[in-house]
Amino acid sequence: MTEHGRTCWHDADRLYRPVDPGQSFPALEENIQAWWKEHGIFEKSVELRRGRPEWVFYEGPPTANGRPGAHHVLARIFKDIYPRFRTMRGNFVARKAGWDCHGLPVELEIEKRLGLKNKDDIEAYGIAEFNRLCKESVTEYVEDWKRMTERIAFWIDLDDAYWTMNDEYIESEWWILTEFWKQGLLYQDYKVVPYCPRCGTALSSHELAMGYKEVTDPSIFVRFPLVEDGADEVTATVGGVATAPAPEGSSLLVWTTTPWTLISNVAAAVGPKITYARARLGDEHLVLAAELVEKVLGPEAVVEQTFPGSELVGLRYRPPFRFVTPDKPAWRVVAADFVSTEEGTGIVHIAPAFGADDMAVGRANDLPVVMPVDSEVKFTPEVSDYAGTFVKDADPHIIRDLEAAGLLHARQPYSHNYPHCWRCDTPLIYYAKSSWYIRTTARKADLLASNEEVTWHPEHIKHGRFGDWLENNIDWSLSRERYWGTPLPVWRCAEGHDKAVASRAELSELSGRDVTTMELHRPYVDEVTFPCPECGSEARRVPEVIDAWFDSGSMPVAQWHHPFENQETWRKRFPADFICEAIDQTRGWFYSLIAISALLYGHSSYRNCVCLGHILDADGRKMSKRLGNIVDPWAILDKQGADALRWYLFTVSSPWYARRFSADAIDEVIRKFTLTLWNTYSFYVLYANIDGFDPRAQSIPPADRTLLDQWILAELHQLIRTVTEGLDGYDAFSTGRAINEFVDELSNWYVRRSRRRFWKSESDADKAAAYLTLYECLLTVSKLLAPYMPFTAEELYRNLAGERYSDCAESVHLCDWPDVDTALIDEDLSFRMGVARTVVNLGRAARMAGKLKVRQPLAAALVACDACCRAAVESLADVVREELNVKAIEFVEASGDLVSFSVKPNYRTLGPRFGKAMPEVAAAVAELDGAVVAARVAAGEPVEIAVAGLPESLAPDDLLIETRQREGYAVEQEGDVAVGLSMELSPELQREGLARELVHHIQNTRKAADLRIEDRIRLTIEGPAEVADMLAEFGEWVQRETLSVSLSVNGEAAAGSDREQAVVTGGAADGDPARTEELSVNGLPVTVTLVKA
RNA sequence: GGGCCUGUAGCUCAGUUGGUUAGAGCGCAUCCCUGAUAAGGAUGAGGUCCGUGGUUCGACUCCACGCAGGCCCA
Repeated sequence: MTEHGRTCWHDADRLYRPVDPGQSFPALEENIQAWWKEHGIFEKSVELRRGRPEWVFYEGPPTANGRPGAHHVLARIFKDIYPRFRTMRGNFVARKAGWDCHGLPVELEIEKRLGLKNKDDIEAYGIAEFNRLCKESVTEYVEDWKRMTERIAFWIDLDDAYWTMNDEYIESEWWILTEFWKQGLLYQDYKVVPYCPRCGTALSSHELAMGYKEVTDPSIFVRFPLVEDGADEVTATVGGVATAPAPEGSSLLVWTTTPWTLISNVAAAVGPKITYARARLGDEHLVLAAELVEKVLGPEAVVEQTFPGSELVGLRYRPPFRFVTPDKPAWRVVAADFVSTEEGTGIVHIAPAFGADDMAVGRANDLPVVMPVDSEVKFTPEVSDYAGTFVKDADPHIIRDLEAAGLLHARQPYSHNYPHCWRCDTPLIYYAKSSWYIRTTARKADLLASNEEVTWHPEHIKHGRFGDWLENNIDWSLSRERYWGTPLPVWRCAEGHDKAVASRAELSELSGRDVTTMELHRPYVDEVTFPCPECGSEARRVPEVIDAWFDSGSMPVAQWHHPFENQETWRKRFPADFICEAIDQTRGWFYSLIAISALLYGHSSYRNCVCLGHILDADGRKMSKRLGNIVDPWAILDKQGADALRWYLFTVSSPWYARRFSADAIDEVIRKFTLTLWNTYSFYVLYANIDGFDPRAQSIPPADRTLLDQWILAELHQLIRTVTEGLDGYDAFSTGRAINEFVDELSNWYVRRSRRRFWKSESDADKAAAYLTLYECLLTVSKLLAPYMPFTAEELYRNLAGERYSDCAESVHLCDWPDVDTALIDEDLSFRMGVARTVVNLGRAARMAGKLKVRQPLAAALVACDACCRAAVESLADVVREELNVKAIEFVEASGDLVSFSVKPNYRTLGPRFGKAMPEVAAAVAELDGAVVAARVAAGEPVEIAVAGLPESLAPDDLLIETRQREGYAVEQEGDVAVGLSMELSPELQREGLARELVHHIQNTRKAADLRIEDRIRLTIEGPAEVADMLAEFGEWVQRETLSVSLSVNGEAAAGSDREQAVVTGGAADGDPARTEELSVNGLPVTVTLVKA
């Protein structure tokens, strides 16, 4: 025994580090971060599993030319949690980082910085220096990214990152492209792009979106006279403007907002399913969509005939202009699905060089491409009448000439949203440019098959967004006429022979100079030439660089410099088990990865893809640099901490959907989860230190512990199972919520219910069982929590085990994932505890309703419920009794005084049986006597009713019994359980209530006197006779509860107190602090004085 | 304009194969508890489950068409 009457478990060396209930979490995290670094914990966690089965993670490379925002944190923590989990499960999970380096955004930033306006400026400035600056800017924010990555504990090897701009990386891409080239998958063709005539450059879709403006353009309705089959009139005349149609013929009526493109017209498109009409207006016949006749031609027009668009297909017409001789048959009607009748005439003029739809129609119908426009978007000399004129400036002349030729039916100004150059505000022109493509459409079956190999999270992406995208696959537009990118490795000679080069070695061999150490960027590669292997004339590299998406999609191969190096590593790390990005990557990285690997190997490069929704700002808008609504992660990391941010993002809502971000909600996370866990942990440490408890010194099998212990252990192991299975299925969300729920149960039920076991004086087996149980729960939770909240988990683990035991891993992240002990899972016990908690909640509510203080003991709680629940409550009667502070629990019969019953039909079972007669059944059931039915149902007997005059028998399952409270009782009910409290207070109960009230006040006084929990006191009480009487009976109990070594009541030493010490009343001895409080206890004036013993 | 996703309490979000009285947290109001205490608990108010049709005995749930937002594409 110690001087304080505690069994000695004490061993000063075994004390836990004290836990600060007001711990600053960001500070804690910084400390742990430093400790990890110092001890190389991340590296150890990876190395520990070397040789074990690999679980492969691919990092989708971020672009580091901007500061990371809170939305970047989202993807990075999801990329972190599953590799951590797999590592703890025993897999070797290498974490190679990556950086995306190339692309137009990088160039634009440098252009802006240098004040360059267009490509001519860049070339005048010098490509070498320009690219050098691009390269520099790529690394500009890498430090910021590293800092953020480390701070949020995204464990990835940043020192071994792949960089898409490295020569080795580029060389691997050259190899891939040459493989495609060999398969005939790489080709050059025309593509229509938005083009700024002033800047002389095409714009990306991103830039396009920045410059839409409402403008008014001239729109015109033009006649295309139809010609008879066999007439050679169509091609007979070359050059100049056509003539008006013969009066007896019909004309297609065509509408356009870009008159200048009529010069290049080669076809007219109709919707095959749209109904067209031949309408007479005056003495001319016009063909257009039937439903637009009145709108376009006015009420005087007479419809002569209607027919589907498909009947028009193949008809030939006389084109409005014939400056250029097409190299293929032209000027006929073709079918196109995009034709609509929302505006215009339902007949669309087709100029493949000047519209994406037009180009597609042209390809589908083998139409010629007429391109009489130069790079400054002026008409070429062929177009004699308008040669040298900027196309848009030619519009008025063209309209005038059409009118003169009798081809113009009408004109009207047209307002629409039209893209403008975001830099110089010039209206953009859609313009066919030559471009390189990968023929992905040729391998569509492989793409679709590869998609089948992927498990998508969420599932709908597979055959939804992503599957649809693959189904509607178009060839990959690969080339960019830019500077800062992977150079397309194709060399072309004057004869037009192309040669793809797969490596630096091959290029050295071809060129006869050693280029193996040359930087594989422009302008250096452009300077390398070689004699064409076919004809011997000089071959020069084509000017294009490639799409940066090809860079990132090549990473499964290029990150290893495969096939030039690391063959074995590549083989082991292909494909990835897991990748993760936000949903906008379906057309980005997810696609480029699968496209490249499907074409290369016929397989997907990833097996599981977690596809996250975006984080939106408080107004539901996407976070973007442009909107300026990016949340700075540091504001949160410095104030609330990384774990809180992580937990919030994992558990706030389903990660697949777009979610609004709120810093306030993170405070809630800290309050509801972090602090609850922290308090529980600090509770354990506080008491275990007082008792010097060492879990290693005790061994009590769960079967020998209390029911409450067994219950929380059952919940714990159920939790391990839930979390393990959930994380196996990439569900961090519901598993996180399950942990949250467990911690809440641990804190607000297990610890609360067990509190007395911890702070009682005797160190017996019961106390040890409580300590052991709580210890096991906390230690296991620290492991389950490690992938979610790596810092907090580490702190718990290290104090509870890592720092104490040499046979424990030093870090939680080096631990094995906990195993489920199915023997400890006890669903029956879980159910029973659930019932007991329901009864307790109802009882508490009843107390509230009856205005009875919880400290006032009551004679009995009456519980009305079925046999099953009754057994549950009986088995946990101690818990329920104590929690409700009642002397006894009594059960009442179903027909008892506590409740009445109402009966409802079970729609789920009866609906299918009775169908339309259900309302009648419900009415019949409502007529039944509740008490009688309840008794029969409880006895498992059927109940008879009449439906449509026929007798029907209802099984107990077919009926739902509800209890209703009866007047005059403090009763609460939920479902089929009701609890009533007896409200009569005997003098004994009143005295006990008074005793508990007094203890409550003394405890508050102790606390006010700043006494430690384990401090002993001498207690002096003065008060009326009721108090003295009560103390005669409860004095010893009061002393025990308040750790009083002596008790003096109204000047008399109480029985059981140390007489010598008790003589000292109302004052301090030996300078010990004394505290005197005048209290009102249950309305009685009581003076309490306590002195530290 | 097309495809996919989302729309549930003031806010952030759950809601299993269609089934009875739609839930949680926060916030608000009232109250309780108190040696885990800058915590904890209870109760209450608060819902046209985006709208309109349809299928069904029965729809937040399934279908169609709208509306709004997000993403991607045109």
